[in-house]
Amino acid sequence: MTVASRTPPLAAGSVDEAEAILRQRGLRASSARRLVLETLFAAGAPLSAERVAEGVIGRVPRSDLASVYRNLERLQEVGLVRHMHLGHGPGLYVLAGSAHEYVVCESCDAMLAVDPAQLDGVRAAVRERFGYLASFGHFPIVGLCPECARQGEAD
Amino acid sequence: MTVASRTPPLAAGSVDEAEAILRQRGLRASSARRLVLETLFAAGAPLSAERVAEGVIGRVPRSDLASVYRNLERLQEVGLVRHMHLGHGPGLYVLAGSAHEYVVCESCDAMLAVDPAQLDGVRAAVRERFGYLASFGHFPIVGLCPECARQGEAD
DNA sequence: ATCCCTGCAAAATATTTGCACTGAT
DNA sequence: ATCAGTGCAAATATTTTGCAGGGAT
Repeated sequence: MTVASRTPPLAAGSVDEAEAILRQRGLRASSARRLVLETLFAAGAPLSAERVAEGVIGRVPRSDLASVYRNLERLQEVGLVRHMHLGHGPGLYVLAGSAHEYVVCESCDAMLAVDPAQLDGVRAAVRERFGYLASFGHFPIVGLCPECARQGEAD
Repeated sequence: MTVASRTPPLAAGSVDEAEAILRQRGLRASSARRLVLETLFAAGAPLSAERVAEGVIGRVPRSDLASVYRNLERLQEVGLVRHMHLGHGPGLYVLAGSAHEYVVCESCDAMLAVDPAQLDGVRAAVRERFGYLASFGHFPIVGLCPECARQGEAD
């Protein structure tokens, strides 16, 4: 349980669809839970628990952080949500429907959210050498972006 | 400053060598600092700040955690030390002389500490597609190890 | 009516900072 | 003598847990 979650991703197309899935599992569709889902759907990008608690822009009722964490945890167990670490700072949560993987620059923090297919070549190289089936959705690929690499050559 | 350190690595072969480098930069070779270096040299593997504070086995004087963090920070600025995140939990610190990069299994946590050269093929694949010069010393490559992947096939 | 989930408070974990004193140079 | 570094305490950041009451089923 140290590195990532092992729950298979479960892509939901809407908040209602997500709630139907929750009910199927005997979980409840509470308003706090719905707010978390609405915020994640509205953002469409990784958010910290703190930002999730702030809710959708224009939405007033900032929800309790502890409940947000508990909900994010449940949603991860179900497979509707996953989280990642793109650098230091708080973990970031996204809907599991977002299959993006990440490449970030260690110098300027430039970040690429790429389609999994674009990393198939990289995955093949990892698989060939180590037999591992790699994914870069939890920890990104870290490196120097082309611009920073060029600057680094001037040493 | 979000992802990793930009300080070029500076490999020292011994505590004395490391201290000579520190003095060259006007930094001091205090006993607390020496204990940090001795512990990292003795371990030869990534350690949490907590474990560094406990010191070399058999060594009694457990040092102050705040000072350990401050020393690890200074040593990173100089380039003698770097840190990484192999999963959740505290950051892990190693001597910069250890060039190992990491591949970990997200299911069983099996970890491979590999020689940078072994990842050149992977790096080439990243470079070809994105132009990034990747390294896996700060965040590991995460994936399913061969055994866990085989089990996963049975679905 | 059941019991999952909530909000609030407090704890736990990881790391950083302030401050007066000490020790390396 | 100077000033970087120390130990201790307190603050900060992130996440987790306990508990009593409330809402979804």
